[in-house]
Amino acid sequence: MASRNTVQQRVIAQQLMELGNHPTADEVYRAVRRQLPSVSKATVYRTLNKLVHLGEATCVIAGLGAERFDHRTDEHCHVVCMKCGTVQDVSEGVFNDGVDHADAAAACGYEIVGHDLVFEGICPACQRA
Amino acid sequence: MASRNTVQQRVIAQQLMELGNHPTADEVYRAVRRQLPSVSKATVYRTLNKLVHLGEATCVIAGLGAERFDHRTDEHCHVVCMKCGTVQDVSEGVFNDGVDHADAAAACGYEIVGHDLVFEGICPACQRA
DNA sequence: ACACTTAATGAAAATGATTATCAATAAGTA
DNA sequence: TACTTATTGATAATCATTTTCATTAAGTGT
Repeated sequence: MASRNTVQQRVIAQQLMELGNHPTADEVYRAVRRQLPSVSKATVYRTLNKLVHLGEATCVIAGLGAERFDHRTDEHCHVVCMKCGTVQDVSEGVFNDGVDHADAAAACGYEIVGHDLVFEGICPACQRA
Repeated sequence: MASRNTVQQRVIAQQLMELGNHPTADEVYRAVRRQLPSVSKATVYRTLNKLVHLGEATCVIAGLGAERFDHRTDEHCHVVCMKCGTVQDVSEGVFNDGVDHADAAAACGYEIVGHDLVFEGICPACQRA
């Protein structure tokens, strides 16, 4: 009985999917609470981390405020707004060309398991304000 | 009298330089305390953030544990060890070729001010353990 | 359907990193 | 030397995340 299928985990995974836009754990928590009013924030953290470990989600390296989670697991890069911290996908695949794990491994001696390319910028909304 | 030249700020900037390897605020604090035993951790944070604002240092987007600071301000990328969190430079410039701010801006609508390319891996020491 | 084992949960406390507060100190100026 | 106020040190506050632990309920066998 290694693992159990619980309502909480199903709703959390589903909300991460539906929210789409790189929510923080707290944003997921608030969304889940609409369906499961008594859910605990600890459960949200536990489940989000579990999904990442299972490879069914990723966490976005953003460096501004709370950690953000991503339901996408394919390779793509992000833009972070330096003012409000929101994160968006940058879908165009071109940016990850030229990133070679073997080259990087040779250059630093680490065993490379992945990489993240994140742009820093100001989002349209914050440009106005 | 916009700004003052204090011993604390000089020693903190100097230690960030000397430590070299992307120290956390706490690591800088411990180094500075050897010369200035009564320095406050708040002062270390304040000064480190000031240096970043002035463009005399940068903070590395690492996503594992505490924030890390970098005395280098030129464009270069990093490797983070997923086990111990240490950060190293990946000096070879090739990895940042193909990263085009204008392309990214067009793709997402943000005003792009910079980018970070960070590899995730396992450092030599952790590979053995 | 019923009982049993234990993974998963909820609530709250604990931890860790960073920031805010505020009285005391000291850098730069007159 | 006196004065103004930026900066400091100490501490409390904040925020995100993890741990703890008693309680609940999922999956299993009967």
